[in-house]
Amino acid sequence: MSLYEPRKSEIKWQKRWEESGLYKTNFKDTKHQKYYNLVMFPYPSGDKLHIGHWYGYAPADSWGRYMRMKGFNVFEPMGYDSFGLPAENYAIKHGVHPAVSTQKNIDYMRKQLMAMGTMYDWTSEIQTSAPEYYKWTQWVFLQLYKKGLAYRKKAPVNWCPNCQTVLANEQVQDGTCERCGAEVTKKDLTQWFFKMKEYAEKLLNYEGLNWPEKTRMMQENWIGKSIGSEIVFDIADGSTKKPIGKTVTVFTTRIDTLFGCTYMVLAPEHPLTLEICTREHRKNIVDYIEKTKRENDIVRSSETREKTGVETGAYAINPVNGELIPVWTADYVLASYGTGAVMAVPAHDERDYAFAKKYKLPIKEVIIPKKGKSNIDEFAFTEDGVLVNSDEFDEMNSLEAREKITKFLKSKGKGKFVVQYKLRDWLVSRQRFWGAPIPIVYCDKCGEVAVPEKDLPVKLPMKVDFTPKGESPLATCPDFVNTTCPNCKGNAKREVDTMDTFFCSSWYYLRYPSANEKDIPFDEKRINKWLPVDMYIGGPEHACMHLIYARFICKVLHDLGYIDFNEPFKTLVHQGLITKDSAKMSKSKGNTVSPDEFIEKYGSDVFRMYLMFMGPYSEGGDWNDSGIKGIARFVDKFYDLIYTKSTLEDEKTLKCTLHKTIKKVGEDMEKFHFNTVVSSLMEFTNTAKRTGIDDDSKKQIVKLIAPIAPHLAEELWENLGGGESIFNTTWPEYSDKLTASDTFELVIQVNGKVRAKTNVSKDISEEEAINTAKSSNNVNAYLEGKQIIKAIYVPGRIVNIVVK
RNA sequence: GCCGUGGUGGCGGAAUUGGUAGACGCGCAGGACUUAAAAUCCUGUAUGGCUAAAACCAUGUGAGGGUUCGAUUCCCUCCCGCGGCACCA
Repeated sequence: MSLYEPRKSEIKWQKRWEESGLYKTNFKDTKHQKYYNLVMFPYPSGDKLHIGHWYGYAPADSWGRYMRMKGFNVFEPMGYDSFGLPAENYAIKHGVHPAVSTQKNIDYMRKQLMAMGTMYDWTSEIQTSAPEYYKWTQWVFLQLYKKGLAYRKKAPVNWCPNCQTVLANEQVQDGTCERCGAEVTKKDLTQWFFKMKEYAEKLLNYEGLNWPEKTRMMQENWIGKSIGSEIVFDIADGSTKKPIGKTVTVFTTRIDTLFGCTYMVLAPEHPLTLEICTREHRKNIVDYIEKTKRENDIVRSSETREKTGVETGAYAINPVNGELIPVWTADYVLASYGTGAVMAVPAHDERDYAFAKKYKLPIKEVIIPKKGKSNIDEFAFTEDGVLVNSDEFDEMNSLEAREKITKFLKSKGKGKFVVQYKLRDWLVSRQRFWGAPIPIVYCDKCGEVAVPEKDLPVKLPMKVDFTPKGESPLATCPDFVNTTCPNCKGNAKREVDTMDTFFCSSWYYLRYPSANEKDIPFDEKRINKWLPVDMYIGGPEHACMHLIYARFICKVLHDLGYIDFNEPFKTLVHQGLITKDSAKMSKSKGNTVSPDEFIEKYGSDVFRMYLMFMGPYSEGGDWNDSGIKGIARFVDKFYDLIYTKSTLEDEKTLKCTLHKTIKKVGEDMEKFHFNTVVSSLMEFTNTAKRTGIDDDSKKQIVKLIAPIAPHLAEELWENLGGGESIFNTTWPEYSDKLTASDTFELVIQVNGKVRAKTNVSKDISEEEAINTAKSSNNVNAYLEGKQIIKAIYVPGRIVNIVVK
């Protein structure tokens, strides 16, 4: 057996590919259709490439190679998301400057990526922490600023006490920091925001996108659209019960229950809470607001917690019937959603019901089920139904009543239809060092002034004490802070916060095709031709962070007229998770698998192929140390089959299997079912060992394995005298005639149970098939003494005889 | 609770539009080669029954029901795993 030497071959081909510039994209090529194949770029954290990187990148590269062989001009770039906490924390831990460690880590990571044998176009590499990149990140910021989509505001924001910085809503998961897992608290700070909320509706449109259902649902859930009404309540004085000239607006999706509203609740943070409360309740209210402030969101949003609240003493007037209802404050009402105030209808809302029971507030039934009965004494009835106790709206169903009541209030100026979203504006300021400075200065005379585009980049200074201290480290650097106003040339101070790194990565896919352009963020003509990204591959954990931000920024730049597409990623595929013993790999559990030792032993092709063999790509698989041996054996077998001389003994079987394999491999590649691609190639190899194989078939099958084992394929291709790189050849085509053989195995069932199998000609007629079936061995016994009711023939497959 | 997704041998997984369940691989068992081991090759491998061995028979895709000549696939009810959201009025 001729033994393949993977390491030797891999080094040889990687060198040749680089020297010949095989993977450098020709952007001016007009003969081939473009194909932008992109993977989510990594953080250079200083760790070695882990199995997740490999699983993300290697199969994605196989896809790119396949598309290249299918005749597309494939652009497959790579870069580094090099600003941000992973890089900064690494630097702090090792006591080096992030600029130094990041560069070192990138250089190391690049080497590792190259050793994977991927076809990245390294001439288009980007690093988000390089001034020539973040210059354009700042430019994008300025475009948003100029159009009023970036604003500065004091607001209660999420604060990670561990990372010592604020976080966007998307980066708080289950009340903890997305990066470090620490519990997030609230802080009142003046921060920069992007008006993402304005794009909520646009972000709900997925037209023309080929995205996983799951991801779309997660985003829709996150954006959280609900359609309802706003109602204006006049506030009445606690003792005189007369209007005091103030109003509270509430949002509800169930205006049909308005007649059942027996009290109102304001969020403790609501500005009117303190203002309207009566003297005897004031102390309670102040205490309650203070108590709320001390509690974090995890405690506050726990559903098992009993609801609490206090009376303000004031009343609200129900605009539909003039009823006076007490106004309470309670922390189960969120200040940040809707209007921060709700009308409480205990009979028809579970939360209000629990609260009303606890504080002995009245429960008034105004909706009854269409069928059956509700039991208001025991629990709330929350579904739609028919209105009762609602004056002229009685007997309407909920749907109709929502429309009618809103219109009625609208005519009195007391209400309107409204759409609410859970999505909030994107908080982009960070109190950390290792990020792109926000290009704004504050002038004593002119106030807030944008840095002119010609002065970009606002460079991140290097001589700074960058340890996190809760305020931006840049504030301690006078050379950076003190500047002159671009307007009046007077004294000014720079913004000292840096930008969320998710902002750096929200537009990077636009930069790749113009990575070498110095004077523009992107070559308009080129990106309008090369974008959107045709295939985007990465982990599902980015569904409600990076993938929302990237869509948002793309839509903004589209609306500002810079680009002519409004979605960044046409097709999205998530890689699954590779587990060990069915558990998530983690350093703390000590069940990680280090790729390096396996690559040393078996080579990167085998490693890649084993990852692809473990399961369907989007479902991942379970790693097994000895499983990879099967792939190594297969590679040896395959190499031997192609490398050694062979006599073709059974041409018919071989050709038929070959064409079936071409068909199957192509179909499965398109579905990202790489596991069955590998198994079909194994089946072919097993067959060809028996039948023998000719040189032409060898060439075809080597092409089929090329995307998933590129080095092996190049080696064999050269050996077969195939000429220039196999990746400049085209994908084989199959012939339908050859995929089918002349005979097939007819399965004979009696009452749906298999009783016999027999080989018959594929041209057999229905009658012949049924007759063959009836006269087959072992079938007779089941027909004897029975009455044949009918016989079903499925051409090419099966005969089922039904007897009684 | 809501949304999504999945449940198939000892293990990873395969199975077109409803048409032979368990492809391919791992592991395991037996054999060949070897002084021996590793590597490699060959044979077997869902479970149970009957066999000297096969043929053959029964059961079997989370559980129960339904539709159908025929269900891993379609429908209903339920259980469990995974991912996300979660007092959003």
